[in-house]
Amino acid sequence: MQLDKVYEPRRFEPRWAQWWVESGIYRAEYQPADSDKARPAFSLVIPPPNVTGSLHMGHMLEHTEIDVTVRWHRMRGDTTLWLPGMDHAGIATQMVVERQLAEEGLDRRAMGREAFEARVWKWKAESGGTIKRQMIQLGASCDWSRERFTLDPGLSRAVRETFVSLYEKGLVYRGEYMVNWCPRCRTAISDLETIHEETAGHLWHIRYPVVGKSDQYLVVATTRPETMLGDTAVAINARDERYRDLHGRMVRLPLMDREIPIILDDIADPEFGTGVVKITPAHDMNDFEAGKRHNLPMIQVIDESAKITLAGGSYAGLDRYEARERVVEDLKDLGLLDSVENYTLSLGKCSRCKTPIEPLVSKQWFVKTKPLAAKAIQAVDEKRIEIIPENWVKTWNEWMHNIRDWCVSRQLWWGHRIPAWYCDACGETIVSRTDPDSCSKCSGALRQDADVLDTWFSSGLWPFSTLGWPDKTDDLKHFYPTTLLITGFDILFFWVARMAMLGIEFMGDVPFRQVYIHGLVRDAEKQKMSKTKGNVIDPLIVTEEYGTDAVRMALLSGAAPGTDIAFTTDRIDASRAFANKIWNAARFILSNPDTESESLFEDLWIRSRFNECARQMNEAIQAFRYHEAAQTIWHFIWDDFCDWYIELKKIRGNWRWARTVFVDTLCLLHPLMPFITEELWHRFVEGEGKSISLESYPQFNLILFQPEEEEEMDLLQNIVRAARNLRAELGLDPKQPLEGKISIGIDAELLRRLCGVTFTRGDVPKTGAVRSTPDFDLSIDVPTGQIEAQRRRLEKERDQLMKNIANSQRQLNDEVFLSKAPAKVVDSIRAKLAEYEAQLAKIEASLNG
RNA sequence: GGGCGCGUAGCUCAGUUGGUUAGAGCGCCUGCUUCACACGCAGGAGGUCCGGGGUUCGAGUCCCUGCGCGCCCACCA
Repeated sequence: MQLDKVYEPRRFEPRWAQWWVESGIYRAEYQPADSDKARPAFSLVIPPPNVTGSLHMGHMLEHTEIDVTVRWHRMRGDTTLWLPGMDHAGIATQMVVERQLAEEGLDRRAMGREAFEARVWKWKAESGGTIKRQMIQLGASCDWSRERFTLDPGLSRAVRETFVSLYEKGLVYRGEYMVNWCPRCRTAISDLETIHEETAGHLWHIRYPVVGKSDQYLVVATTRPETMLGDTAVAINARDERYRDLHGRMVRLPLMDREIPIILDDIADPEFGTGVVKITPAHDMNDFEAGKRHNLPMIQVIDESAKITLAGGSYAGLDRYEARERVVEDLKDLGLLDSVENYTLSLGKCSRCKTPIEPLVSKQWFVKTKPLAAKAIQAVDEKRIEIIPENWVKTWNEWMHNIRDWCVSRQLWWGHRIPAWYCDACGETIVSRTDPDSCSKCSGALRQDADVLDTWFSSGLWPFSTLGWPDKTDDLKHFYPTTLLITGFDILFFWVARMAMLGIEFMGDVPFRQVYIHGLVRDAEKQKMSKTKGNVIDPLIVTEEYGTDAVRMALLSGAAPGTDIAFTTDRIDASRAFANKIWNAARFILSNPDTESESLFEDLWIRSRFNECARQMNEAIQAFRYHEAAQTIWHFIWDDFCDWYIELKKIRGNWRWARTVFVDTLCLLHPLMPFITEELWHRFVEGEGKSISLESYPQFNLILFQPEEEEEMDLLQNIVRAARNLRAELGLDPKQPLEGKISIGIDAELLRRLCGVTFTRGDVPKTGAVRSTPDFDLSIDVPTGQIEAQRRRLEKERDQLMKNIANSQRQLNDEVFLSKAPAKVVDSIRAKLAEYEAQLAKIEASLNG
């Protein structure tokens, strides 16, 4: 079949993408562990993308790195499982659907829980396939027969089992604590879901009159004056001399006309502001703690929608920010506003909707994390979980050691309903694996907890819930612990940490042996890609334009561990050119007859180079050094194979060898560029239903190493380069045949074909167009008028050599160096010096001649 | 307030345990429509490895410090 001159990925990629899925060749089939045919297992679960989302460049990088590794393992003969799936993504998905409803003028509360859930499922059915289609298109070689969704019945059972079991162990509890409340989402969120942003604000200084001491005030500073409505104390530091006489007194809370105590507490920092702090136990995390220490009453003055409650007196019903203005106005009128200064504060916001968090006390479910974290810390310490790059271990430990209990209940409707029931009659709480009919204590009617679990609770079970847990399945036996996890640092705590804790707790073993943390894909200006900045690159669009392989290669070539990737179209251009290069190499090889003859030195040479390339590829992929793998194969194909080997084959046939090496090279490249390699492989290899992805991956083989041929090729290349360089320098017509002399014996015909100079062996003239190297001298016959450029070049070279010689001599005269440096280094300098001197002599002879 | 990372050619970045002439891609310059490929071929220019100090026979690489930039964590009113 005739191949096009330019590689058109669109003509081939969709077909292979589809076939890889339909043929089911990536299904992980294992033999019983005790059978002769049992192979080592390699398993990896996908970081499940949001079911209603679509792929972005970060996914593509992640999936490419995973796919390279997975394909490599598969080709090495491991029983390989890449388990795909999606996450229901509680808040994110619910928000999307709520927004849709809003556009239709609907509200979830009005339509009711069941109808709303049905609506989300409908949306999931519509959009849920997007990611899967995209992944398939990008060549992800996962096992779709094992695809999972966090809300599947099986996974829901795992969630319930985990929750109940944690409850029974006392690791899950319900209680009234201060939580991060998002007034817009109307739900509690975890610490991790709040982001802190530097925000311009004010520090209001307010006078609190001291009871029984007319005209004396305590001035408190606050960034949130509206919370004073709920103040139940002011605090001063016991060491603070200024307020010593006020110990035990009361102040009158302005606006509310309430007497509150002056307490002594370290919460007040004498160095900060006036050294006096107002205490609002119901609306500040610190104050909440202080309130508990001093048994202060807790007055909730802000409600779940961030409006002032009835307890806020005349301010009731106002939004918290309206209330703030009013409070400040009123204080001003009363002459109780001491001063206002500008102040930037770190304001906690909801990571989803950016609404400022309202700390509220509410009844929520928590996971007691300290005991779980301890085991996870230990696992990393003992390298049962290996985190790569290693510097993330520090971050891991830092977070794990300071972990706080995890608020897992969410006031949402989309998610796993908390398996807890309350009996209104007797107050009993029942947490159960199965839905109870009535109260086990008083047979009263039960009411299930209205809340759902944090999305990350179910994701935290992913490595084993997807394999069938809590049942004892064969999949679990074969694939747990999973071998590797490849993910981004942004979900290290959200997800990786939770999996580690829950995996160890419930499986008794780590969920993964290695975690590779990949970098971030940034835009050409190194900015983070984000929808709000509008600099996101849609993988589907670029792959459509350049081909999936080219984009994969572009990503991989920048994927050095521990670094982010600046994604530029230049890089993809280069990768596309690379794909085209391979395509044309294949085209050319195929256009030549598949004849065999005696193997020549270049055949042995290319095998030797290939062998070295294979060694490096294996090492690089093993170590997650994807950029190195990309560079290695790139260099081998373009420079060694195309520029030298094919050029030599043009001169003297034996295309059988070329075919063999090329097909093996396709195997080497396949994990990185699956489409073009699959397509081309089928042009060389017979067999319906076969796939290059099931071939074995080339390994280093000492037998193929050919030092002599490598040396000979080195010499040939140097001669050819020297001659070409000379021609270019002399400004000669590249096509003009030339004559020359060379000091060593070498295949003259080969040289003539490669550089257009017919060399005869013999004495090389000292002057004229001469090139000298330690290994050979050569000259080209040219009219004397054309060698001025050559002379300037020689002078430059001479200067460089003299500098090198001086350097080497200085070192060799240095006794300390001689005594301390390894003999290897000293010898190499001696050898170099000899070379420099010999060359210098030649050059000077030319110049003086 | 803690922690992590970055600063190497015009641009984007490699550089594994310190070893002697620091690499790649893109861009740039010169010459080639050579019968696989102009998404190509050949040749070339371009770097005081952010500044300063130190360890060492030897530092882009290790240590300290300064400057610039980025990120993460944290309940400082």
